[in-house]
Amino acid sequence: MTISEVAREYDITADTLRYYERIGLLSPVRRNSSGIRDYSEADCRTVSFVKCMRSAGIQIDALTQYMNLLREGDETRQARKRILTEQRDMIVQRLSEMQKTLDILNRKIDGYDKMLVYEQEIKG
Amino acid sequence: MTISEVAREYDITADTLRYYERIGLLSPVRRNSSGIRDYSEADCRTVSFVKCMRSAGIQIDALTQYMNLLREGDETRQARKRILTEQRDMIVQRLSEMQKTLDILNRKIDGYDKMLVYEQEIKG
DNA sequence: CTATCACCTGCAGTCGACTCCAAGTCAATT
DNA sequence: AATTGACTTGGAGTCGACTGCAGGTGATAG
Repeated sequence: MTISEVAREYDITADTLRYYERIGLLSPVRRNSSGIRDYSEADCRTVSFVKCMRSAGIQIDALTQYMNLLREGDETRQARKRILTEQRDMIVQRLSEMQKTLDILNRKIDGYDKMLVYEQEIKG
Repeated sequence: MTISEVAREYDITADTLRYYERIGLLSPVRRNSSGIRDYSEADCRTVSFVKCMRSAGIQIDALTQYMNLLREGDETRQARKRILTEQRDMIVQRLSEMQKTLDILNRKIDGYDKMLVYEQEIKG
């Protein structure tokens, strides 16, 4: 797959894909004879994973560390698991903060609804 | 309340509180005779609201717009409600993305657990 | 054979959200 | 009277994460 195909498929710009590769978040992608990137299935799975993690706000730095460990092989399993666990815990934490914010927003919106209905009533 | 008291209370730096005021997210705070900020109860409630919204990732820009409308008075209720509703919807969306990411992370972590247990077994 | 188009590189610029600093003021302590 | 410490301002710097060039290459279409 070319970079633009991957970009379209995963809704990431080609610039961002190149950027990810440059900073070592994605491994160097195989090139064809004229130097053009040719993404493998495995590359695509990594892109998809990275996109998913980034969409949840996981930092590039943490993902890069994880990817580096993956490349280093089996003896880094514990370390990798620790990174994932830390990130998972952060997500759980942020989910609960967001849930709290959501509740407050919903209450405020309800309040506006009531005010606006009342406004209509005294007008009509 | 002084800026440092508010900072301590809400776990925001004084720099950030001044920054918020400078960009118009917080209204200008009353000063004492020597020009030092004296936060009212209402100021603190606003700080607390802003902190809560920011912790859920709501953009400063949206919050500033909301605060500006609040200052403009009652005839902006509809507009304010619209902003809150938009932000609420974004949070709902991001909650579901994060939940998806969380599921994937949990599955991966489970996988690591099993691998690591198996490793122990063949070693022992 | 030249023009178009998608790709390439290196690097600078942008954006959101702070964060830090220098230099100054003021009230309270030593 | 001098020092300390918390505050003030304006403005510059940082950080994470892209994003946007300029200038070049290489395959394909007209």
